Amino acid sequence: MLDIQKIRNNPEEVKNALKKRLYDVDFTELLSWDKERRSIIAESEELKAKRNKISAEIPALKKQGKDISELLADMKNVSDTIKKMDDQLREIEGKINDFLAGLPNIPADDVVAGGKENNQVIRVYGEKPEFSFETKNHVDLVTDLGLVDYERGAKIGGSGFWVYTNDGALLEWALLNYFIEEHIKDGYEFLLPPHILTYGCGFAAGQFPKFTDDVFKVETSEVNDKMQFLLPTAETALINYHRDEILKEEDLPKKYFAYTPCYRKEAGSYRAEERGMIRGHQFNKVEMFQFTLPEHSEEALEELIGKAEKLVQGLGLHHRVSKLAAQDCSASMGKTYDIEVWIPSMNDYKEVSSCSNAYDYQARRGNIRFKRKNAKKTEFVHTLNGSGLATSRLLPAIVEQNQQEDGSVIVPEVLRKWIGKDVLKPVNSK
RNA sequence: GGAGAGAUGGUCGAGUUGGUUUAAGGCACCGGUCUUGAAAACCGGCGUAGGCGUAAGCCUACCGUGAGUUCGAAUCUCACUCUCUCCGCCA
Repeated sequence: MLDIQKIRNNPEEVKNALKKRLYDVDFTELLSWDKERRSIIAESEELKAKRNKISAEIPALKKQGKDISELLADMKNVSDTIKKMDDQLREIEGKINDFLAGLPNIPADDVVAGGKENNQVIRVYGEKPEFSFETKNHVDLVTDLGLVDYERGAKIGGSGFWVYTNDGALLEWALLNYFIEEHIKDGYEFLLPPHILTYGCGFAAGQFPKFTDDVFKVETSEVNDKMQFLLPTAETALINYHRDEILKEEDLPKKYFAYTPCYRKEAGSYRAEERGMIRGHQFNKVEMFQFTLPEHSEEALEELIGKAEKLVQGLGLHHRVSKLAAQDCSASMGKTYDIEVWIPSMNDYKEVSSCSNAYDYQARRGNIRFKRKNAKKTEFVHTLNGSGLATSRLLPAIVEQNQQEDGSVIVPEVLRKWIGKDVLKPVNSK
């Protein structure tokens, strides 16, 4: 949510900033509603003050035995007028809120305009591995190694699901353990939130009302604002952890991480080249989240992306880090870095982490504030989130980048203590 | 699923025959006096949001949420949400 006062005072500035997202917006209607809203408030509050004053005098008049029937009839009219004005006010505030709720965040100054094509690669780690033999893609590798069962996954969950089996399950779980261990070391608090969330969580995160069709709804209520859904990312839960709270300055920053599966419909996004685990309806992710003071959110974003990079580096995977162009950032975010790992068979890099600064955009939607010591006013916190990391593309990257001529795969060293093996060998012969 | 109890400002808690309670009071917290320092004591401050105003300030709303009755609602009516206790069922 953007600040209505900022739009009121600098409409052109906000308009221009949003153009970076290729988003052309007209504030004339909004500003006229805003003006009307304030005039209604002024008028209705004046009447309310009158009502309060006279209502307080009525007991005394009654005691004196005066005839107040005319006064009461008069006040009845005043009350009716107030009611009408408050209805008008509610309607216009509804329009204002709907308009504001539909606007995306303002991109940071150093974020370039345009879409994906303008993303800038800012760091590259390692090199594309060279193979002197015929390589396999990850679907064949994990099948041959007995790590994943796609057919039975589809049988029991439908298209877009798979089952991690044996060493595959251990490998998946080892990744999660590795991430958890690192975040604990860095002093982040570990949370395991519910996987089913209320509509309000989706709104505060900035995913609703626009993207209600992208999540799996749970059949609890037909009413939209009571709707519950399976979380598409733990971010949706974590942003709401402190919803409607006023935090103390000295408690910030708050640093959390959570493990949850992520459930996404991904309707219509299936592409033939994205076979295997690249895009499923359910994947595992550890999510980092911070609530910070406004003046510290820039450095917090660097901390998050630094932590995520360190995790990928620990696995020894070739990857690159990009700063996203305005249009490629999700609506709530003002600045986003992506980490993509190299998937040899696809000849492409695939996202394993996305770290973003929402500035005060989500905090406004979730009403998450803080108060400085000795300050009168509250301020909105800044919120940041980052995957640390999502596993579904790591496993393909690991098996493809670490494959050997005999079809075996070398286990990254940091994971070995949980798997008990240095090398995974084919178990299924074709 | 059944029965009962409850929801008031950071916390505890008064207020429920509707109108001098404009949400009392205690605790916690902050500032000050006193003290070598601390404690105690005393004094003062101490919710959120919105509107008007250059400002001091004035006004309005909020007692779980939403509607209703009334000149006037924390207080009365209805619906809903959540929490707690007990019973039943269940992986």
